[in-house]
Amino acid sequence: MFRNLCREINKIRQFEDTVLTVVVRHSWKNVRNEIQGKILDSTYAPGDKLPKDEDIARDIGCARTTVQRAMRDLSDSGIVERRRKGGTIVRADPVTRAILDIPITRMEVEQKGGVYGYQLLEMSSGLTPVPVTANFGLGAPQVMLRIQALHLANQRPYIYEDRWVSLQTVPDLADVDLSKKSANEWLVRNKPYSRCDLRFYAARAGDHYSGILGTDVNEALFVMERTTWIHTDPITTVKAVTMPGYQLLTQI
Amino acid sequence: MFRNLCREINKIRQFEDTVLTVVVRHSWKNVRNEIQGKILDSTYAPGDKLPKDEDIARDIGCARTTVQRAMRDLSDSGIVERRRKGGTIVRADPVTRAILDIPITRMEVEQKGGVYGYQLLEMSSGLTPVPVTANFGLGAPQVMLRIQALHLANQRPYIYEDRWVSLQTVPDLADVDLSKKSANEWLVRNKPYSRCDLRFYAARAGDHYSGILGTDVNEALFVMERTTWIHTDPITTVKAVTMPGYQLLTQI
DNA sequence: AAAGATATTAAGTATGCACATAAAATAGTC
DNA sequence: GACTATTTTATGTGCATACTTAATATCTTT
Repeated sequence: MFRNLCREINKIRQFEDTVLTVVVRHSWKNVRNEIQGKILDSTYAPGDKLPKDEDIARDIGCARTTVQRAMRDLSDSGIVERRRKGGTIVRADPVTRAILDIPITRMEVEQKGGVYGYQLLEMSSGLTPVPVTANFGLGAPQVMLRIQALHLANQRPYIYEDRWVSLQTVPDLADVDLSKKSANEWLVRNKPYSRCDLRFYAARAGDHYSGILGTDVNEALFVMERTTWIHTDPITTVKAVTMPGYQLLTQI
Repeated sequence: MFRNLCREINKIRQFEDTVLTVVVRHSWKNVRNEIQGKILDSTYAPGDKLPKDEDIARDIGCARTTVQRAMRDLSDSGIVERRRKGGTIVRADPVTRAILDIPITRMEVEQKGGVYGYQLLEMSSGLTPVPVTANFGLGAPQVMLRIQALHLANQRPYIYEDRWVSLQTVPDLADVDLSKKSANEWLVRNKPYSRCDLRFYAARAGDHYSGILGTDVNEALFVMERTTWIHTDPITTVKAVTMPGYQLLTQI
């Protein structure tokens, strides 16, 4: 008869909490939602100046710290802009700000329920060509390791990657067997970066990519380029050419 | 002789501050850099558990709040993962997390030093086709306003946009003259959204887009789709088809 | 051993307070 | 008037403290 009592008590606690939150407590999330609501319903329009934190805090009846926390969240989202002494204004030229999470390709395939495969196509060493040198922002070409490989999903090509790695920055990679495991994976697990540039565009498959991926020559392919550094030392730059139909989505 | 004295004093203050910051004060940014440094130099490897905030605070000699602030920053960047009672661990499956800012097209063109132009191609009203209905996650097609327009940079096509707007959610748009100014601009300034989905992919120009943009039929074009809601009400969905060579970059 | 209740723990939040900082406004000087 | 110095001010930060929350670990009960 008294089973699940604890669970019931917890439910009651949660209920009390909700009531308390509504009536008494002021969480920064509530404050943020309240302010955001006033922006959404045009009480404050783009370009408008919001009252200063202190006043908002007094109106609501919470600490200024709490308003500050809410405001920082809105500021991080690109909804408002804050400047010392200048106050807080609703962004006049709103941007669509999105957070993109690009996972390791293997994880991406497996998360979709596919079987992941990896195939090393070619490994060589040589001077970086102009686009690669430019990606790194280097003054002159350097000798780097070039790795061309194919990621497979359910035995079919998924992403072709063309990578250059600086063995000067990452000497350990020379000892890794890259015929089984992707350099992507090793690097991302063993060499955290401090800076990362991303670049997205579309490219016609052409003779080269169509041959590798087995697509029509005129197919349009989505390409992601990623370049990473540790401090100012170049780590790697990859051009990832995806299969037709590939889409990059933002997390909701 | 005593000109710029204030400026000099400020320099001295700044110097003192630097010294103080190094010797005494512990800003959360310093704490974050210190921890991040230990992750970058593999003192803590992916999957490792970090000491609890309290201990780190004691070791460094700062308040726990400061460590908390630093940790939240690392957590926001996707470098560590934090769980109540579970502690802080270095992300085992690191993702490349990037922040994308997509500005209003006019701003983008002008920022590049180009002359912006806008051309309304067609306006009509009708039931949303399947892909549009799906983008909004609606159960059934709705009557919405369709706007096809061209953004120009230096008198040449830059982006072709095919937009559907729910006049039910945004009735005011009916009163706006869309022949001069883009719906994009009006909406973004007057109708903030509470949710936004983004989708990027590549598409072959084909007969339709090549005709509008004046490109080769086999050209690969970069496409951005954006759908916005206010709470659960659909606002608009746009397919923005860009000119060949268009690239989307992350802010550094 | 399995299920459920309880305790413990580490992160998360709220607050008051003092002070730092950068930017704007004002005052001062030549 | 143009430049510079000073003051003002709204946001930003650091700290101590107390409390909340969600997750895990441990203990009980059957």
